[in-house]
Order: sequence, then structure tokens, then C-alpha cells
Amino acid sequence: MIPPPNVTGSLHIGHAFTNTLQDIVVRWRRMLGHDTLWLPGLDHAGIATQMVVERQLSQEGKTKEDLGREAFEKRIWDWKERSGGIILKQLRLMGFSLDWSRERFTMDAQLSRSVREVFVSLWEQGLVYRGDYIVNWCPSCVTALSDLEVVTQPEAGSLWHIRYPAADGGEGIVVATTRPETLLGDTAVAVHPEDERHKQLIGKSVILPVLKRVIPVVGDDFVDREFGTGAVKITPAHDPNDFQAAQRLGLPSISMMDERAVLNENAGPYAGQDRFEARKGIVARLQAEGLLVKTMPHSVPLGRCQRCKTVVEPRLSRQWFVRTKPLAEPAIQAVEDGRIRFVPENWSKTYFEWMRNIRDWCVSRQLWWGHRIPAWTCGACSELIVAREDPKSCPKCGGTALTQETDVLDTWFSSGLFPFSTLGWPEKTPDLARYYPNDVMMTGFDIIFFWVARMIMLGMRFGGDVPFRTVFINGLVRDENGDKMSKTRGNDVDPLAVIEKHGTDALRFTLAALANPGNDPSLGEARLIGYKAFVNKLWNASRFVLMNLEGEVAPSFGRPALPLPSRWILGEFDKTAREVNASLAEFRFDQAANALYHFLWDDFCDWYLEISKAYLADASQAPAARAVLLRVLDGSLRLLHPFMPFVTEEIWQKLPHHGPTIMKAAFPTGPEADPGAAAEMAPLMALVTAIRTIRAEKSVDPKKRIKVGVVAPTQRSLLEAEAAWLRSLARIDPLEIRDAAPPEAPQTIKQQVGPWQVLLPMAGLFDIEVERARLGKQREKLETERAGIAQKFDNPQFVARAKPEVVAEGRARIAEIEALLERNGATLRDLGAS
RNA sequence: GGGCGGUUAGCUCAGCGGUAGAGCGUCGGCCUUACACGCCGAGGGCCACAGGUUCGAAUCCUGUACCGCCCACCA
Repeated sequence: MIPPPNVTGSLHIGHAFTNTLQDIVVRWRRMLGHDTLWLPGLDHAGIATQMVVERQLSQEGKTKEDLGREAFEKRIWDWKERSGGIILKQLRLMGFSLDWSRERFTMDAQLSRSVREVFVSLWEQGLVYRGDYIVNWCPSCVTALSDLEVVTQPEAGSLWHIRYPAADGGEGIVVATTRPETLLGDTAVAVHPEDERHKQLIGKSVILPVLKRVIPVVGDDFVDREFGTGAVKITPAHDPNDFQAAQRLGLPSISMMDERAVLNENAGPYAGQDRFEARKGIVARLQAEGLLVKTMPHSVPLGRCQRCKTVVEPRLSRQWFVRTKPLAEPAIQAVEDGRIRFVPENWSKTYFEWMRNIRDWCVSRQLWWGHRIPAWTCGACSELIVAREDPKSCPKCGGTALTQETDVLDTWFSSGLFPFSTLGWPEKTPDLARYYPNDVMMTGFDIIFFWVARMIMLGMRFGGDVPFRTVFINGLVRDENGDKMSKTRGNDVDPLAVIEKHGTDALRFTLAALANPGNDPSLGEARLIGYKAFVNKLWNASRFVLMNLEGEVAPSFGRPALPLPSRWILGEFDKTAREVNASLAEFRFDQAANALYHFLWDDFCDWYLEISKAYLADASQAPAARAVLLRVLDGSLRLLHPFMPFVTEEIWQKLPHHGPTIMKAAFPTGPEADPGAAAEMAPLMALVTAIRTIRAEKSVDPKKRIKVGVVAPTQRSLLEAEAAWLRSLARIDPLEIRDAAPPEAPQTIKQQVGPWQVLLPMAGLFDIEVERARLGKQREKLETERAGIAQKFDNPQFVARAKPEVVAEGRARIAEIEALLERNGATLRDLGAS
């Protein structure tokens, strides 16, 4: 299942990222021949979407109340069509291979039926209850919020010390509060029962300032003696702690604010004022009456609405809750025993942390957009009816005056069912049997609690199994400085703009290459430019291959008969294929992308393509070379296809004998073991590099072909066989292969490369002093390395306790260094002699 | 207050027990008929700090310092 995007606008780069990774997995598995489903969907996103539309209305000078519920819902549906349309278009533009025949929306009739079924079942199982509790309330959105929808941050505030005089005329008690306005709803003052300073007041009464109500002093050990004055005012209707204390102590609640945080009739002279306005007035009045003892600056944790940033008000109200503990237990267990695996594994800790301290979930929202709670109240007998089908009459008294609950469900309630509601549940559909549980769920860490945890809880309860076996958690895309992207910062990246500028394939490949698990990717333009160049490189390499396919192409080839470089590139290709498969199996998109990048660019383009030019020029070698080029290009396109679907399909269609689509071509798995060609090939490549380096260091004209001798006491035939491309890559003419070094070699650079010694006569081409300095430097480096290794051997413990192969390796390297130093010394002597 | 990450080349990041790698950037040279979105070559790091374990630590353990994230009812 795709994590369904909210129909609040269009997709951002974060969607592009997570969905790209999903598409890579899906395309890869599909090419491997697996039965794959990636189901597209959209989320109605209750509060977020309603806010968007309300904002539009307010620009027209209207409110949703002006329209009425029905017209307002219609208006949101219109918006949903528009936003959803944009999103679906974007998903297609990104090349995501979703199954469009199964597109779902969380408010589809079928999904709504699932929602109702689950809600009613939970009710029947005693896991849903309705009650009056303190909930997080957004006075601007005018709805309850779950704990997760509140963002708490410390903000600068004050701690006011206020005197509550004793009813009997005594001094009374000083309380400390950060919210003086709520004293209007106080019904007690609490102190710690063992607090020597205050305990004698317990049972006595004090006079509430402003309203002059008489309230009791009570004892309760939830009071922290260290904080403030050790006395706390109790406002049960406006503070969760106080609410609980009041329940324990049997204190009454007085609500003094309405749903928009405007003070109500219980606020006496302050009725009608906004909460913050009232605060100022009350503080001033306390000051005037001499009841304000002191005011201290104080940092207070302030909760704000996740959506609109308004300061959340704890509010006593009637809400619907899901009892989460019974749901959480099996959900915890499923992760503990490995039936569900988090990738990276570390996220399971975060999951456990939250799940083990889970609190009941407030699922009712006072919104108009969403799944209306299927509950009715009988006008005659007040019976609460929760039912799958709209009831016609009260089952208890037969009354027909039923009113439906106006609240809707938290949007995450329906998305929590997504892994099975989208497959037709509660019907036992073939799709459900075939695709539930999902194999993989891929999403961001920001919704582990909101979504992943709920899917697991609800999926296990109602789906009959875990909803998915693996949860892959990707990071959050940041800008090139590692800063979080946001529209307000102006550093956000619009995927469409990137596509316009660099191409979809480049964007996808970049995102994949950045996806190292556990880290947040930093998306900078430089990276995009680099990978756009890679796409271009692939295009040009393909052009080269296609261009050279003109002549005869060997219909098949036996690998052992091929020249070394061809065997080598086929071996490297297989190795890469194995690496890509292994990396993708572990969700290491970065490793897979890097392996492909390195193979295609370095091995294939920089080496093999150049080498092949020599073969293509030779009629006897060309057919086999063409076949190898074609084989490697075809395989590379397949390996790259999940990452860059567009170019790979385009090129693949130009290949001879191509199928209908590369999407369904077999994915290479690189089954063959490394034939050892890499080890043979290495010294030849080193030879070319060594000669190029010498040329560059000596500033030999790059166009000039120079004479080079190679002393080859062994492996002479290999050199002879591969001489043609060696000459062209290193720009050599002639290449003299000899059994032994000449007795004299004046003004000649000598360098050991693998089993061979290179002799590069530099007569008149270089500065002896510069060369002597270079050799000196090289000598120093070798000696330092030798000393380092020798130091290890000085330690008898090393030889005794280190792994034998490590010791052997050290010995071998010393011998190698000795040999190199020997050559180096000889060359230095020769230079001196000349 | 709890928990989780990070600190490696100028930048973004791999590596996670055998004395360091990539991409981009930098420097030098090349328009060598697939590609200048390119080719060839070079330089660049006491792997945050301090202890410990080990024959051996960027890599394991402990602590410290910064940076980031998440959770939490101190009025």
C-alpha cells in the first residue's frame, strides 16, 4: 500500500523520496517474477483538508456555518477531486508503477464500510467508550485533538504567586500558577499532606480572589513540595492533573470557557473576554487588591495545535475513546518476536517506547469532514445506539426520534485500516487472501505513532494477522545544509521543478543514492546535476553500443573463449548484479545505486568501452565484442530500470530482440561465480594507469605516442594478446615486450607494475631533478609503510595472537615493499649514472 | 525529566576490529570521431575529545563536549 497522501494540495519532495524507494522495490520484485501489488490511494485527512477549505471560504468572507454542513461537505468533495487529481497526475509523472485499477480513497463507500465495521466491533468488544474527560482542544479548529496532534514546546511565560486569603480572616495561602485566568474555575487549593508549611490548612477554607467563592484546602501527594509555593490551585475543568485530582477527591468542576476559549457566564465580570485578554485583566486586578505576591519569569511547556499552531486548551468535554492497552499488547509482541521487522531495526525501540506507555486514543473530532461516528441517541429514553446500519428506531423503547452523533472520526482511524480496508475487508475477497498481510510498508519516521502503530494494532485485531512483515522507515529530506525543508524557510524543493530541470530519472536516482538508512538525506542541486550527468552518460554509452552494432553480432559466445577484458567486464557485471540484489534485499538503495554508478561509469565506460574500440577495429574480434557490449548494456539497463524507468525503457526499445517492455524483463541476478578475471585484469589496468601517471607527471604531450618497454619475465603472452588496447589506452607506440631488462637504460623511468617492469625512455622529455625528487618521495612513503608494519612484527604478541592470514598478509606486503624499494633504488642509481 | 541518533577530506556522506573511501568541489593537462553533462592525472583526513578492552580501534566499552530528533501531566 502506498502511504496515502493527504488531499490537501500537491506532493512535495518527501513524497517523491519515499515513493521512489517504494517503486524501486516494486519494480525490482516484479522483474524478479514476483506477484506484486502497489496500491494507490488518497487520504481524506480530516482536519487538515477541512482547514484548507475553511481558509478558502474565509477569503470569500464566508464560514462553514454560512454554508451548512451538507453544502460544506460538498465543497470539500469538490476540493478533493481537484487536489486528488493533481496528486495522481504527479504520481504518474514520477513514473510510479502503481496499480491504477485499484485506486482507493479513505472515504470511498467500501472503505467507509470497513471503518464502520471496525468502530462498531470495537464498541461491542468494549474497546470504544464515550465519556467526559479533559482533552486537548483547539479553540481555533474548534475540535478535540489526540495527544499526538499537539506539539509541545517550552515558551517564555510567568509564574504568578497569588494569595488566597483564609475564610476565617487569616493569611490564607499563596499558590503559584502559570495560568492565573483559570482561577475563575478553581474549586480547591491542594497542598502535600506532609508539607509542614501548609498541612495545618487542610480541611480549612480559603476565599477565591475575584469571585470571592469559598473553596477548601485539600491534601494530595501529587503536589510537588519543591515547586513554587508548594500549594497548587485546582481547576478541574481546565487542567488534566487537576481533573484527576478532583476525581480522586470528589471536587466539583466549573467550566469557565467556551469552545473558542472565550470566558463564559461562570467567569463573572470577565465573561465574554478572550482567555489571554482576561489573564491581563485578572493579573492587574490581583495586583490592585494586593493579592499578587510576586511574578517570576518562567519557561512553560506550551502545547500548540499541530495544524494551526493555536495554543491548545485542556478542555472538559464528551468524547469517544479507543481503549488502547488491549490492542497494544499483541502489537508489541508482534515486533518483539519478529513477525514484524523494522528497518532500520533501531526504530523498533522508538515504537516500543511509545507503545508501552500508550494512553487511550481520543478518536472523536468536532469536524464536518470525515467518517461520522455511527452512534445515535434516542430522544425518548436517551439510549446510546452504536450500529452498523442506520437504525430506524430505538431497540430499547422503540422510539423513532433518533439523533445521530455529529462528531467524525480521527482521520488516522481510517488510514489505520488501509492495509486491509483497501482489499475489500470485511468481505473475504480474493485480493484480501492474496495480498494480506502486505510484505513491506514503507514510510517516514514522523508517522510511526500516528499511522504505523495504529495499523499494527488494528490490523492484528481485524485483519487476522500482522498488516505487514517489514516496515521500512525512511528519513526526512533536508536541504543541502541539512536543514529541514519548509515553505516558510523558502528552502523547500518542488519535485515538478526538479523534474523540469533535471529529469525524473535523475531525481529518482539521486533520491535513491541518498537513501542511506537511518539518516536524513540532504538534497542539494550539485547531487542532482551529478546524477543527471549519469543519465546522460548512460545515454551516450548506449549510443556508442548501438552505433557499433551495425556489423555482425555473434549470436552467442562461450565465456572462456573470450579475451580477458570481455571476461572481466562480464564478471564485473555479474558481481554488480549480485550486489544490487543483495543491497535491495536489505533496503540499501544507496549501495545499490552506488554499485551501478561505479560499474557503468568506471568499469563499463571508462575501461571496457575504450578497450572494445580496439576489438571493434579488428574484424576477427568484432562480432564477439559486439555481443559482449550488447549483453552488458542490456543487463545494465535492466539493473537500472527500477531506479530510472524512463531512459532505460527508451533505450531498451532500441535494442535488437527487445521485448514488449523492460518492466517485465528478467532482472539479472549475477548467478555466475567470479571467474577470476578481475585478478588477471588488475595488473593490465595498473600498467595503463602507471604509464598515464608518468606521462601526466612529466607533462608529456597527451597526443604523442611514446615508446614503452615492458620487462615480462612471466605472463608475456597475456601482454602480447592484449597489446592492441594497451597501446591505445596508454598511447604507446611501439610497445616492446622483453624477457629481461636491458643492461643499460639511461634516462629511463623504471617502475614495477604487478609482475612486470615498465621501462619508459624519457630522453629529452623530462627533468631529471624532478624525477629524482619524485622517486625520493615514493621511497619515503614506502619506508614509512614498512616501518609501520615492522612495528607490528616487533611485538611478539602480534605474531602469536593475530589471525594467521593477517600475519601472512603483513609478511607479503613487507616483501612487496622490499621489492619496490629495490627497483626504486635501482632507478635512482640509473638516473644518477645518466 | 526520559529515550534515540549524529560528530570521518572544503561540502554531502559511505565504511563499523587489521594504520581510511565515494560523489561533488579544488589543482594540473586534454575538444583522443559515445559523451566537455566529457577524458586523463594529482592533491587533500592525528576518523570530536579523554580514558579503557585488544597483539591491533575510525570501527567495541565508559565518560565528556557540542549538534539533531522523539517522548513526557511539574502547577
